[in-house]
Amino acid sequence: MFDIRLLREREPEVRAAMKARCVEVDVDALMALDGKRRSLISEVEQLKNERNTASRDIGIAKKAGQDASARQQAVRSLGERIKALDEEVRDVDEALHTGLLSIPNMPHASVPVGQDESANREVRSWGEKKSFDFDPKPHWEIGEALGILDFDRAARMSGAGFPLYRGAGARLERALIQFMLDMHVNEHGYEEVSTPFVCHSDATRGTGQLPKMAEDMYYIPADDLYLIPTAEVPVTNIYREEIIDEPLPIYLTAYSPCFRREAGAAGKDNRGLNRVHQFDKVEMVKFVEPKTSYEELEKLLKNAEDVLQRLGLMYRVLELCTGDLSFAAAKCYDIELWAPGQKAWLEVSSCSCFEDFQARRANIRYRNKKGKPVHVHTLNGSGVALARLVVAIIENGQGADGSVSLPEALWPYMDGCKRIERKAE
RNA sequence: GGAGGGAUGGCAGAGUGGAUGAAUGCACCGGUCUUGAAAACCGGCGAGGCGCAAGCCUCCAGGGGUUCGAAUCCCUUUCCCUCCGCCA
Repeated sequence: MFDIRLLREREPEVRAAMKARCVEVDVDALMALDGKRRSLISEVEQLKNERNTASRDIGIAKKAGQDASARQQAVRSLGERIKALDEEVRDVDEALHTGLLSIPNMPHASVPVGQDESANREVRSWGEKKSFDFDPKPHWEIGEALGILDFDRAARMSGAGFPLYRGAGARLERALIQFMLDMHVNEHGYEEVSTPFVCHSDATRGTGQLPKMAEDMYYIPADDLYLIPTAEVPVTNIYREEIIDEPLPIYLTAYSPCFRREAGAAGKDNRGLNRVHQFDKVEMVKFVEPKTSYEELEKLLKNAEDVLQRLGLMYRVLELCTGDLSFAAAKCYDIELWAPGQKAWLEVSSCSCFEDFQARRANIRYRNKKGKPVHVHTLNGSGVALARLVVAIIENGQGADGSVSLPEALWPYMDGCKRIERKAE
């Protein structure tokens, strides 16, 4: 959540930041609400103070056996005024809160300014585009021919965008999850968690998906539950409404399926596994002290890159510009894999620092050296997202005969299988 | 799903209409003592908001009500526990 104090104390900066993000924010209206809220509170608190004092006196008088009915009568009308004012405060509070919830985070000073993805800055790339002595095919052709992907049958039961993996395809999915979790736990120092895959709206608001992304989530009205669009939601909300008493930083990693309606994205880059309503992902989440959050972001990014390097897949790292930054992020790197069969880059990871934006919404704090409760900084990154990772493995590993060679790092996770080939007829 | 019982500070646990975040114990922090530690003793110790400040206001699971006044009485929601039923 946006901090109202930023607005009070650094109004010009806030206006500039929102302009850089290409977001319209009615700063004047919010400032007016803030002022009104404060003056109402002063007024009602003074009345409450009067009532408390009067009630105390009545109690003392009654104990002494005196009649206090006249004074009780007088205080009653005070109570009515308080009630009316309290309601007014609540209304203003709610309006202010709603307004603040809809303001995106302030971008970090290092974030390049720009309107859209064309202004994103390439930070580095790793590996080389693989060359083929034949015309490489897209994964949906290879996968269907191998019998490891079955889009038609999946669509019959669930509609388009829900993949069905079979045989070595299903095994590859499971192997990748295990491989990535093992790396993060054994080499990168994360604790593995396994979470609920549905969350209440308040949890979803905590990480910033609600209210803005409501249309992009699957919702179960009977139980007021959302299917998680990313493990970021349940994992970050583990410490919701808490003052964390464990030492920071805390590193958590989790596997989860992710559900996304992708409303408005129909027909766009959505062939095969490129953009699906359900995919698997291994996520990394950090809770850190504010002063360390940007070092932690770089480490997080490296952890995600490690996965891709181990798999020998060519990728590039982009630093998102102000206009392309997601709602809650202050800074964000995307990692894109090269998919030679489509001659396209596919986003498989997004590593973000939220500073205290999510922590403020979800009310996650720790005690600083002076013992005062302070909001933590939260970060998260995909480490990494499946479906598209599978796309890159298939398209990069394809041979002229339609088989797919697997990266060596996966062999132990595939029972020694090094290559997926057409089943003997 | 049915019946009953609960929810108080970091934890345990008093408090059932009248000053006050709220007895007590544990934990924690500071001090005395000690070569050092422990023990003992002394002191401190919840969160949020408004205010330049002094200070004031709010919070005893959430919401609503009764009252001059609610942790305490009433209604309601959520969660937990016990028993019964069902079940991977």
